[in-house]
Amino acid sequence: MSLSTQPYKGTRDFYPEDQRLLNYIMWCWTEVVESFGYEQYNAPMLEPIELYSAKTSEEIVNEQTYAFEDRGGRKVTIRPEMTPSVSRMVAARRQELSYPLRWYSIPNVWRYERPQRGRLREHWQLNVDMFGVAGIEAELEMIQIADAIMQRIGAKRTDYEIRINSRKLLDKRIKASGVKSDVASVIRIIDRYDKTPRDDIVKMLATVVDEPEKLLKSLEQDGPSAEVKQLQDRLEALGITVVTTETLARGFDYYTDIVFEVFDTDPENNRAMFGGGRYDGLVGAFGAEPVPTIGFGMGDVTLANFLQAHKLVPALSCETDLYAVLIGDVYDAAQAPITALRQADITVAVDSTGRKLDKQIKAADKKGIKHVLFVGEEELASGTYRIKNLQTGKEEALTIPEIIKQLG
RNA sequence: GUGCCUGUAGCUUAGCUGGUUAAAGCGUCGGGUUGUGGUUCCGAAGAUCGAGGGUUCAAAUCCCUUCAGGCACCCCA
Repeated sequence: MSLSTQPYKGTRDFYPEDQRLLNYIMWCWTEVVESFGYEQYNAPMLEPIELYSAKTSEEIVNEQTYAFEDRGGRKVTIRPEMTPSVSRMVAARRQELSYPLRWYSIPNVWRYERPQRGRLREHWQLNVDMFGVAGIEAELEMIQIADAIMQRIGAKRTDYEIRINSRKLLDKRIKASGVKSDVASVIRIIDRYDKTPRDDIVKMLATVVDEPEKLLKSLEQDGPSAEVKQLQDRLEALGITVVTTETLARGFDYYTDIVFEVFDTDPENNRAMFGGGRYDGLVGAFGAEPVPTIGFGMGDVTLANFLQAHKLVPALSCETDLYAVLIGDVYDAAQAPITALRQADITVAVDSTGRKLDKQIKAADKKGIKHVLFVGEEELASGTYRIKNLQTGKEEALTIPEIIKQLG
């Protein structure tokens, strides 16, 4: 019986062309968040299970984490998200850190789920968090960053929609309609408002609140809170359109106030791509003084889907500058000029197969390498090498210093 | 975790009312007289038909199980 070549369920192999796209996405993220002054941090991929027990959502911890016992009998979890870890880090140095903290990370996070489009068992997730700003300026910045990332990847404003709401307002309205059990279960139902028929929502709500009709009507008709309205106006002034959505909830229990979501407006891919919000209580949960916090996360899988749906995937080719085609038995002699090129920061791959020239050139072309350098007895003797641009077909004879000057 | 659909060479597919050596295009590799690609011509390699079991004289074609993928639910940083 032979081994399977398939990657483990819900995970991916990144072949060079796949890795290129991931690198592109990560590069877009990094560029944008660093332009806002965010600093990169990291944390272990394994955490004690208790870190998530209290703070994430029950379902995720119980059924959707990779959890196991280590050799010392400790219960550990592969991180399903980054927020608890970063909160722990901040809580640990609560006193010595100088606020506001602007931090980001791009961890690989894991959830034991049934895979489908836009949802695998692992993905790379940008996490952007700001600690120490209680005012609405924090919300403004977060949404600006989310918008800037969408712009950076080439999305048009009509390709996506930013929705905002307030958990506080939602809580208030829910409580006013007579909660039977807990607010969290009501929120989970409201979160489905967009993709479930209204009658079904009413039925589901009836089991958890006294007055489902009244609750829905207040959400549909009473409009946003003054705080949400102010946020909307100030974003508008920055050229960012946001839609107040009173039924927007988000799944996590730890959100305390403003939440937001970026929606794909493409009818083929109509879904929330990513989002975040304010979670002021999390750092305090570690016994430290509470720190006002806001953040969001976005995954590479949903973003890649978005890029494909909107035809925004850039042509990404091999990063190698030069492909050295060897003519005859010159492998050893060719090393000196090639090394000189490499020392000048020109990346060079050598065709060491000894096959015919046309095959060597074809290989370079297929890899997407722009230039081919011919190295044969004549070139080595004269010190001038023919270099050909495979895109234009132009070929010229140059010395090594000339090549360095041209490509460097 | 629940339900439905799908699974043939690296890729896209044909074959599927069961019947000799499973077919094609693309891709890969080689060649078209010893130093030049993206077009073309010729040739080769490459599939125990996702895997396991069953029915049958005979299964890629029927049945069961399992694995993987897709869609919906659940959930959603």
